[in-house]
Amino acid sequence: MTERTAISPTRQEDFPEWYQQVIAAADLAENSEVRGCMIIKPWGYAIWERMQRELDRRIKAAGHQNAYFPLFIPLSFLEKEAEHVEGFAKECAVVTHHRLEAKEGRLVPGAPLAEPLVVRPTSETIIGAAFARWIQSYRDLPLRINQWANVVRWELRPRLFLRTSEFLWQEGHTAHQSAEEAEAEALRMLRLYEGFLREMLALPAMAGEKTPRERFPGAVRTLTLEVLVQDRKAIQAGTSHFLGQNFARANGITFLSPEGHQEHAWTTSWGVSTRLVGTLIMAHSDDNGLALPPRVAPTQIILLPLIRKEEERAAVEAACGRLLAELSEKSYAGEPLRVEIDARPLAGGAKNWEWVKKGVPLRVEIGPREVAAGTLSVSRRDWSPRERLALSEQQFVANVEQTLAEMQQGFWERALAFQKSHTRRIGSREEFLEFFTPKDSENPEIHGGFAEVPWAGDTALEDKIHEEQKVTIRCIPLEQEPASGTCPFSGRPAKHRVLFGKAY
RNA sequence: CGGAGUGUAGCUCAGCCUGGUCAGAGCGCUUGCUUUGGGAGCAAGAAGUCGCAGGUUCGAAUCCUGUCACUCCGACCA
Repeated sequence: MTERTAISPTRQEDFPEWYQQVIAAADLAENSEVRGCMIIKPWGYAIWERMQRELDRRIKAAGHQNAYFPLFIPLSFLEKEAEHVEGFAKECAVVTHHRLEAKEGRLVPGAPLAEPLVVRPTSETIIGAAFARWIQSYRDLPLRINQWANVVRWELRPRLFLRTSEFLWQEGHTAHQSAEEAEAEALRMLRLYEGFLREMLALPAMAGEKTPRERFPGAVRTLTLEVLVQDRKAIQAGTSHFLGQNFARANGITFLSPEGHQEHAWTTSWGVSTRLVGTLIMAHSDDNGLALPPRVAPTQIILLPLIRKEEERAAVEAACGRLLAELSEKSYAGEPLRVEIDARPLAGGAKNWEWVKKGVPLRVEIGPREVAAGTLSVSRRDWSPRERLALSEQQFVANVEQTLAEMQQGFWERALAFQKSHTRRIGSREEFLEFFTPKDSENPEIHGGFAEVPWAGDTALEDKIHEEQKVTIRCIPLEQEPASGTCPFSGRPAKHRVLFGKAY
């Protein structure tokens, strides 16, 4: 039997279209009049705020302070670091004028700027310039700064949340006395992200290092968290860079060491963006719309009063009000429960489906029947939308924390099982080819995943594989067994295992 | 930047080939009644400079020229 799904097409039928439909159905975001720039709607923004709030707490607990740097970066700043220029030049938005003047009924840019300003694609250079002023001595180190900001990278092919010309993010920047300390910091922040993804978003990630081909422009090492989503493509969910002394040299960040030597500081940078919202959608949602792990859900429990006749109203509303009050006393994961009543005069079915599509973990229906029986009809987002459990108010309230914890755990386990079942060890070219080739080339089915391959190749070989197979090395996992086996592409003894995959 | 396509109501689109009862449909919206416990029904209603600018014509959503915008595929993308 095929049940009608709330989202059409389904994931199997057309994943990219499904993704867009989930966003529309859950009312998360929409395209704006400005190409490539999205409008994040209240429900989508609330999810981002949930992430932001928790991440902000963790970053501060790790010893970083928030600050804010300018949106505009002098062109000359960007020119300071050669690789950095090369990496970002093509996607920069540039402000060349100030002042608008009326001409023939139109507004035209008036006064040219002496030096064009680049809208920040990232802030290494302008923060570096500030660091250079702030840091005098080894006593000023380490310096740990974070900022929440928007950045602009002029994208040619935007997709809501995944790749937009403007997006929101957090970027951390630190400076240290030694290479070891800076490297440790980069790794520490990657692990912080990893824990955040695991505990809040129920997303298992492969932690690893980028190959030179995929490295951040100007970085010595780039660390990444790669998440496999339901179409078995990999998405970079967080990144952390050890920048060596490259940006310190470019920006003149020096300090006087205890021995009295003038030295360049060692810096790091790291960030996660609104792309996490897209990752969350693609990892957890189903053919009935968005599905939110309880810890990121802006509303965890929605109460749905069912009122057919006016004379029923008082009793139903009283029951809802009482339940709301009781639940508001409770907490989950150290925070008060987030509960709402949807009192809009809509038909019960329509209202119920709306919250299914929005991904709210628990739905509680209360009508005259429940009032009479002294029960609640409870539905879970991780069950079929039509399933309901009749529970007494007491039972529900007493167990609600545990229920949410179970659901959170369930999201994690499902995602982890998915990642594991689509990660394959591969030892030969043939196997590799088979893994990344759909059975039906006319109408390719969802295929592939992470291919774990012994590797001894270089960038040129990686380029070649990318050209032929459209797959790239997503990362060199940090968790490695001692090198063994032969690289199937170069025939040489492997240096390590790498993960290949299709990338977002 | 290359290839293809699309601009008509808030949204999705039909109409264009063959110019003239072509200003249309569905969804959504408003109002009323009936329904509400499984994504309601009926009735009435509001809503469009047919992307924009020229041209051809008695007459243009429709044909011609130009222009702008967007979408998809490629290239590009920490």
